[in-house]
Amino acid sequence: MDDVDPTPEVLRDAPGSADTDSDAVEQTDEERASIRALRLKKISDLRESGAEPYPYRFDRDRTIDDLRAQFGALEAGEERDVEVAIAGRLMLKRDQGRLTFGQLRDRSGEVQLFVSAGVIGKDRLVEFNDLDRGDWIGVTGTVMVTKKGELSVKVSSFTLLSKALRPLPDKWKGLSDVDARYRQRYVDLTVNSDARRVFEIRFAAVQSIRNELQRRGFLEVETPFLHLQQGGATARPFITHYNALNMDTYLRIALELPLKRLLVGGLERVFEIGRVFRNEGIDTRHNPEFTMLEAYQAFGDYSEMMELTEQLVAGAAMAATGSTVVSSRGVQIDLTPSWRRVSMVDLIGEVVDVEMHPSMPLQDARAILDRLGLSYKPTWGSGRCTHEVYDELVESTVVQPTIVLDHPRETSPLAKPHRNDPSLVERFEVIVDGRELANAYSELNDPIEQLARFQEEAAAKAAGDPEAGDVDLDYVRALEYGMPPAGGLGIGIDRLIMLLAGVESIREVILFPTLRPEAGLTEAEFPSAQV
RNA sequence: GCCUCUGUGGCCAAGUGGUAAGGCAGCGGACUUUUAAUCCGACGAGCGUGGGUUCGACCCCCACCGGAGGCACCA
Repeated sequence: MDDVDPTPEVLRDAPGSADTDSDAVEQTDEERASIRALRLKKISDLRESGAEPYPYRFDRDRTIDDLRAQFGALEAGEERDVEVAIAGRLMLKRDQGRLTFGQLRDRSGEVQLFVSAGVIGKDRLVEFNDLDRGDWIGVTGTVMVTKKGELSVKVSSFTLLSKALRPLPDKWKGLSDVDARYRQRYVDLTVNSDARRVFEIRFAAVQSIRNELQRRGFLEVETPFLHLQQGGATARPFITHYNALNMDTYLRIALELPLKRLLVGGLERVFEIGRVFRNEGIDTRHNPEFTMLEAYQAFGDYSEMMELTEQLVAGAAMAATGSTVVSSRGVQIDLTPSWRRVSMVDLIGEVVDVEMHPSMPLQDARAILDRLGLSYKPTWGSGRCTHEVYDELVESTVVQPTIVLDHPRETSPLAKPHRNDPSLVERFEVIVDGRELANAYSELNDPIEQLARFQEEAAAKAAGDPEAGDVDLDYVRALEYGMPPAGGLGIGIDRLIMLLAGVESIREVILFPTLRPEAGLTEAEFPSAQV
């Protein structure tokens, strides 16, 4: 101990601090205080000394990634007399006495801080050691590499940018409680690199899709979340109330109808990547709010959409993971175009070995379901029965990306009838790893037919089907002005990201998944008085 | 809605009828090239909540709350 006694004022007269053998060392109040109380005290001490624990800004001059790019080639022991200013969260501290190492992280990466009493003085070193893991700080210093070869910033000054009142989770084990991870995503993102990785994949994939569509001349648009009619998909909506107009509105369940109005308006190629809401259950594949891509291209039909889907998905995979081969549940999946294309009836024949077709007599279709051990409802026609076989026995067996085309007309109310077979529609779904990834049609643009289908839906809704939609007369009116022939495509972005990131739960790809209210979080947990 | 699993100090985690291990973080101390730093020391929870059984419950029972998975429902 030379010039400075680092013992805080309150500890100076601590009883028993000299004799550790015989009598039990009595703890001072400060030593016993909670982490929160200690940190509150640090805040008030800082303010008393004229420092601000929550200052307004810090001018950094580069990110940590920039720093590594510029100086990563230095050899062990080298130093550069270049002053840098970086900022981030202090993730680790290793106190060596007259030298402390820190780990500073910003969004781009992490770098070691070399904080030496010989550089900043003993008093400042003590202050640095008073920082807590989790604090945000800005530092300036020069660049060096330790003799173990670790690129470091030799700190010449540091500033607290934001004091953390709560401690970070275990520095090695991190945060594994899934409930806490979803509720406190800010902590999850701070300590779990896997969580950050998933969202980096998400951002890259969405960006890739957006860029590719824009490159192809699609306009990105935004359409209303609040809908006056339920439509565009079969799903139960959320209902909310708009006070000013004193009426209930629906949160959108699909993007389809507004976007196709834009085709009527001549925008030709439009897309939207946006949130939709479905008032349904939560499980590993469903969140009540999720993100859809829908894209519509005039003058094409569903065959254009096949190529587009392949390019969007493969491009997203490449952008997000660097490869078009992904691994899901231990299986390698090759998303490289072109994908297999097979009609639904052919695929059924292949997998289940039965001849089935929506145009077959109903009693024959029922006989097949009976033989396969599948049940059916009296209202189902042959098309629905065919689809049931596909759903129950075929879809889950398809692993590699497959375009399953030409669905039964009966189960596809929004698609255009097949040009060669009136019992089918021009529709395809992309199946990957046993799950639906995309859905596309040649879009129905016949206003007479559209009105009839709306009326059927409205009748079903009136009969108690909460998923059936309303008659959207304005949409029919739009079609009566003429909608160009078009192909349309929908991709569930969340499920695409699940595939690319190799995660099994949709909650892993949504920053703030829907959860029940947290019990027990009350203001009692936020005392601001010390002690 | 049903079934199974699950909830232990800030984080991780053992204990599963006999009165709460351990690790990390935090606190005190040592240490100027560490990197999950190390070493020494002292401290911190009555086990999601509420009931019940028992001489005694974190451990058994019931209900409730939260979470996970599955089924059903749904696409």
